[in-house]
Amino acid sequence: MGRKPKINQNQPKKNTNNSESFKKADNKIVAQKQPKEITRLRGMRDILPDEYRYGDYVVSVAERICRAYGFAKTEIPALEQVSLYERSTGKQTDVVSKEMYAFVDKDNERVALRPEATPGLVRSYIEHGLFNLPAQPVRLLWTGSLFRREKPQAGRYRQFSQVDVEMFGEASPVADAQLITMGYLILKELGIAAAVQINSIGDAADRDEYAKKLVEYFKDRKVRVLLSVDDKKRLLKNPLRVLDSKDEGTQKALAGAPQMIDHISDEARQHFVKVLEYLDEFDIPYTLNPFLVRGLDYYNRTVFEFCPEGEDGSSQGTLIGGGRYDGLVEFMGGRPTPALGWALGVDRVVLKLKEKAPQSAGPAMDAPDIFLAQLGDAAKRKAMVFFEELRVKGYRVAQNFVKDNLKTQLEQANKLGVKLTLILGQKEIMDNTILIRDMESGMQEVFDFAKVYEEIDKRLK
RNA sequence: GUGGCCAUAGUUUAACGGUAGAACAGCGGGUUGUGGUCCCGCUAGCGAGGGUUCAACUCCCUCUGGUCACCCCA
Repeated sequence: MGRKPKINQNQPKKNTNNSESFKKADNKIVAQKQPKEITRLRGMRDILPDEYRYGDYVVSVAERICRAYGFAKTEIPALEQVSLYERSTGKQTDVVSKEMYAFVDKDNERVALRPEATPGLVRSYIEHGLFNLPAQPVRLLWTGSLFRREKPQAGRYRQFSQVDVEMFGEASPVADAQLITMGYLILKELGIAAAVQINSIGDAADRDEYAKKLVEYFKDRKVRVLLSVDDKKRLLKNPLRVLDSKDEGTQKALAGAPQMIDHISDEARQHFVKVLEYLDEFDIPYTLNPFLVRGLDYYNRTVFEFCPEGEDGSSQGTLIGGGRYDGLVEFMGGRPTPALGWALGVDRVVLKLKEKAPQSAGPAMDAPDIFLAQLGDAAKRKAMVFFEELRVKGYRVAQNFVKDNLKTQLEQANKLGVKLTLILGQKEIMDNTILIRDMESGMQEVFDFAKVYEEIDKRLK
């Protein structure tokens, strides 16, 4: 919050305005540039260790569960051709048309920082012929940063992280249900109360047909007057988006509107019913939301969103969002390949995690059990060797060989919350012994150095 | 991108149109090779620029950043 310190390029701290001129070697007077503050760019942030552990924890839980379901970690470029996103995400979408960091590179190529992971993963799938992989369907797992030039807000940065899963080559509704299950399990393990909303938007043809019906419906003066200005625009640009409008008038107007579910093909409906059956089987609670549509062009059939309980989603509350995109691989130049996926917004999940469990045990720092303190040069040398030995044997040990006095070292040991502090000094070196101090009781005893492992094992139990 | 609210040490904050106060953190002490609790000291701040005024951290404007709603999305 608030101001962050600025890095002033000039040494004297107070005199910021010393834009003096100075003489160069050739005696020409050159105006010195105003010292510019170097700060973070808007919507960008540094994630410091204390904060980082939350995201780290979320990612580790998500990745572990995804791996268990057969997904394998993948990396893709942060920079791609602009046309990749224009074609897949959709040239008309806000993500591509307004929010993408796109520029012309030196070799005259239009490139963009990835605003989404799915297009890159689809491109990668096609480009490497992953449909030839022995293990089908192909299950890809990706974690990383994405870039969107939006107006920043809490849980919404211009560089943000997602965990993405994508499954290629599987048309069965089991796949839909499994993916939703994975999302459910991740949030559950993180202790976040979230509910999944689900809908089917049918196939591309159904959508077009339905969109026409919707436009038709709103031609009626009586319902049209209820629409907000925004929604009238939407009706022209992307009629389906009117469905999840937050506007009260629009919601009233929708009361008598044709339902999407009545306008999707029998196949798509069958598929949807199956998905729901499997979810029932897995005992995953869900809410049918006939107004759920998603903003990206490529979705078809099943779409879903996990929102924190008590929040009716659709805003920036969405924790996980995804769906099917059976047509995308072919549209992008690959073979016809059914596919689906979701994305988890790491920053938003972290926000919820901190809300629910500010100091939960999960995202704790790597807490050491032992602190190794040293006094005197000879002891330091021995301690350095000993420390490495402890590390290799798997003990979680902290140290500060840079500080020489014992007081400081014990202070640090205390702050780290270790159970034991081992103390090596001149005396101990001479006697070939070591001190073991129990940090809670403050009791300490001398032990034969040879017995140190035996003793710490006993005490760490 | 549109609109509202906000901006004080590293962090959380107090006050006032008249010299910015605290807590926590950090650093150093309370004699030597012993932490936590306690005591003392030190470091450190009005986001930037302009205006009004004898005087601005305080009032006004602009910018920057944050935040909330909309838009959009994870």
